[in-house]
Amino acid sequence: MERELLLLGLLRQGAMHGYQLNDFIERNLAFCTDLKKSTAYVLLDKLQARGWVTMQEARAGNRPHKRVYSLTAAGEDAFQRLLRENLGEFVAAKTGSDIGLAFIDALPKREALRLLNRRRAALAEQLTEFESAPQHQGSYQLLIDHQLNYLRCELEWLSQVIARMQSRRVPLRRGSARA
Amino acid sequence: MERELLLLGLLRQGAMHGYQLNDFIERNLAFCTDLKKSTAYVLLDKLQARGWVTMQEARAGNRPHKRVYSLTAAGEDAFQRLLRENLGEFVAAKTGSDIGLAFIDALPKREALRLLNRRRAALAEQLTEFESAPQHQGSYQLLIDHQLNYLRCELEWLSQVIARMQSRRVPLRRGSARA
DNA sequence: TCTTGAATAGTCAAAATTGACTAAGCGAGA
DNA sequence: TCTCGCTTAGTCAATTTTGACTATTCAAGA
Repeated sequence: MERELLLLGLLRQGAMHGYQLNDFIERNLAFCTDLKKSTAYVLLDKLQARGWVTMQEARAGNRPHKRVYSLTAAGEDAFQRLLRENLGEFVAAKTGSDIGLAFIDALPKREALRLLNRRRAALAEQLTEFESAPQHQGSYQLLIDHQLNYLRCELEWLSQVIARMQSRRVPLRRGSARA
Repeated sequence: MERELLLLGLLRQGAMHGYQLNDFIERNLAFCTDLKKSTAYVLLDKLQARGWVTMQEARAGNRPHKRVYSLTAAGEDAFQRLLRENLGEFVAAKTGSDIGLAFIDALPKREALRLLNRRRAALAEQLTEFESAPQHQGSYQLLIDHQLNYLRCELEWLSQVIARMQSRRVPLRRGSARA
């Protein structure tokens, strides 16, 4: 799911062929996803089958097949849906679960804020639940302490992001702020 | 790898049958691993094949097969090795990568400290690398900011854990601290 | 001109993982 | 005693993921 979102989000910024996609991910996003080349191709096939991307074989010079993928209108819809899903939930410590943050500019500020608030609520609930869980006997203390620390840090960070976003003037599209 | 460590670590505390293992994980460790029942059985088979655990069908009452797994000496060796590997490295934000923390008491304090220090060094290096990476253009700022926050929180937590562990008297086995 | 290595673009068999399914024993209440 | 639901214990076909492999083009240096 996060992987679909990632591919759609990248293609959204312009058509790309497989190599470019994979190369970009490897260079810039390896820290937050473990999507592999071969997995990416499988996913791209699946996205095509769903009509979310189209592919055409481009023959530049006399190179062999070079597959250029681009987002369809349906793909854009799917992207919008997946992005909202992703931003509105919180999944603890799973590689790739934060991919949505990369594409948050795709949303109107008001909605982004609403989703981040929902995410924060989900996170806060997980934290509360975890804090009030019966202390697992003896062992696992360090693990639990670690998880608590992680959840708390996430919560604080998210709160800061929300605050920052709220206090900043809405950047108006094509136009300067009125005085 | 973390999953093998998890199963070995659990069996180390006593022989268990499959259901108990899965139930325990689901109840107490779901927050830090996504090991599923069916995966666990496959893994248990593999651990058996390697001679790390043995299984015997116990027939309590006239229940059908109930497979009780227990750790072998080779399994204990493997556990010790895997635990050291796990504790001595840092893998960013991957479910289950912290499992070793649950079993840290299996190590002598001195060695636990050495490994945690190595882990901290690895983490610090990742952070430095990340901080000094060329600022990815424009987008992804939030994602990067998030990762930075995460790495910094981890580093601070780990440092605290190490400090705490260092300052505490070594709990002597069977005996009280000398005055 | 020949060679070598990097960039480009995938393919595929094998391995790992999952969700959905089966099935038996057992205790308690109707 | 019947049956209903919980506990116990897995199995397996289908899906997903991976690592290793293949190929072509092009630029630059020998």
